[in-house]
Amino acid sequence: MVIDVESAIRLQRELQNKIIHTGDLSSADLIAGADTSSDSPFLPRLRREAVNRCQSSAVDSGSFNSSISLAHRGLTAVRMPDLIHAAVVVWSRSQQKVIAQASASFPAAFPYIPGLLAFRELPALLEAFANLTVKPEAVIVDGQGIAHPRRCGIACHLGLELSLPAVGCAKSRLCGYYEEPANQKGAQSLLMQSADCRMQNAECRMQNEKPKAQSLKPKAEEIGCVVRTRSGVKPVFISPGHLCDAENAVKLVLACCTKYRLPEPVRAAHKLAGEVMRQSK
DNA sequence: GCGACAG
DNA sequence: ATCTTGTCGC
Repeated sequence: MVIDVESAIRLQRELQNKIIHTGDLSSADLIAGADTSSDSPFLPRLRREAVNRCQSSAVDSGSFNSSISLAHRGLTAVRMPDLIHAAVVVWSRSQQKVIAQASASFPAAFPYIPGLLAFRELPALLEAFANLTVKPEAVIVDGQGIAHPRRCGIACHLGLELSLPAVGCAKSRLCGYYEEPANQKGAQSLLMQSADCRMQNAECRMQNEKPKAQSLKPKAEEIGCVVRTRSGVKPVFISPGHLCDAENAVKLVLACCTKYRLPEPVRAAHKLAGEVMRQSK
């Protein structure tokens, strides 16, 4: 079942309308953390061929992407999908520890394209969740929620698929702008949607109205929060995925942060994903 | 046309 | 994401 980029984008525009933007997570105790790691088992050979036949050594990382690059160079390359290793843990806030975990490995059916991450990682993640024996009350995903060009990041996809409250906690920005939060733990600032004049004018054109003078001072949309989860470290980008609002999303993440930048459930999932990948070799 | 661009 | 040890700084 292959999905093309246009269909993927269309699907996100539809899914975006199904997101529920409210929900209280303060009493949720069992918090799932979800993350993946990926493997390009055959990249070394492909890279070697590329280097031998071309002068350039710049080949995209990821075997799917490498195949595309090689094709552009007129090389014969069989597409060797990356392996996506998904990991899910269930972290108990009251017990301050992982009480369950599961994983799954899937060949990637989609390349990494900014904005379309879910189509690459979701199948493996869903399989990992299916292997879970404990049902979490909410999930934190390593990626964006509505802080996404179409307000439909991977946390939204996952929350909708699982019908569970979902929060996106990304290590870097996908879109939007913000002011650097103060250097102390707990400091935060709003992540606003990009609302430059060109975009405003484009929206006006689509609505058959001429750009107003007001569009020079566009109304910005809040799409997430930039939060310092630990003093002196890079902030994380938190946004609701499903069944919660921004404040609950931030509160949940902070409640799951101990002495590290990333919330414990995500750290544990990241660690597990790495272990699964190592064992697959 | 150019730069940006979760993992 | 991934290739990777020590090292500079709070």
